[in-house]
Amino acid sequence: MKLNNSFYLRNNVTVIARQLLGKILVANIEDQAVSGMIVETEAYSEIEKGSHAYKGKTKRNEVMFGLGGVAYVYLCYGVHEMFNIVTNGVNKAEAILVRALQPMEGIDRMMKRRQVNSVKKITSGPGKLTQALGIDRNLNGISLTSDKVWIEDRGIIIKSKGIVSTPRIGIDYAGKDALLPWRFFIKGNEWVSK
DNA sequence: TACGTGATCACG
DNA sequence: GTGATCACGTAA
Repeated sequence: MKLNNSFYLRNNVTVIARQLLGKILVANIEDQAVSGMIVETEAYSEIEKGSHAYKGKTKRNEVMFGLGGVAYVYLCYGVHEMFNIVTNGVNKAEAILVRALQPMEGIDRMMKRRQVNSVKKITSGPGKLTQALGIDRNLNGISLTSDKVWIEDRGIIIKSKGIVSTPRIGIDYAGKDALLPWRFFIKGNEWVSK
């Protein structure tokens, strides 16, 4: 079943980032739903330097400062769309970057969008999965209870022992906050980014 | 290991 | 207005 706002509005971004593992991200952008199981996430909060929200509200990050339960989508390195899930209440700027999925429905469609012939390459990274799902900045701020993008609980349980946490990727500029173990992934899953 | 790519932000 | 920087992916 589709997760509702009470899941996203809680005040603990790292707990939510762990709980998202094993949930199903579904996108229905061009009249065909495609989906994948979330296997890798990263938590970001305004209290640490790794986050876009650290220096306060700007045009780009303003949805992080709004109510949780919406998407934060931005362009990275001029090329890649990044999909994040905003959590917590108004003016508690937190978000979770979805870094990798295990493909479920619509694999043909996702391979076509990605223009690759290996299923391993379609959603095994944050820029890849948005391309596979058809997600871009037009969806910035969209509700995750909408009929375009949402997250489902299909009863898959990931035990605490099956979760690995490490420092986050690509945020060396954050100084000691780059060491926070706020990246989470399903141990041994083949689609975790490298 | 290098670099494309363009929005964004902190300057002025 | 301008320039440095960037929550990546790919080829090499």
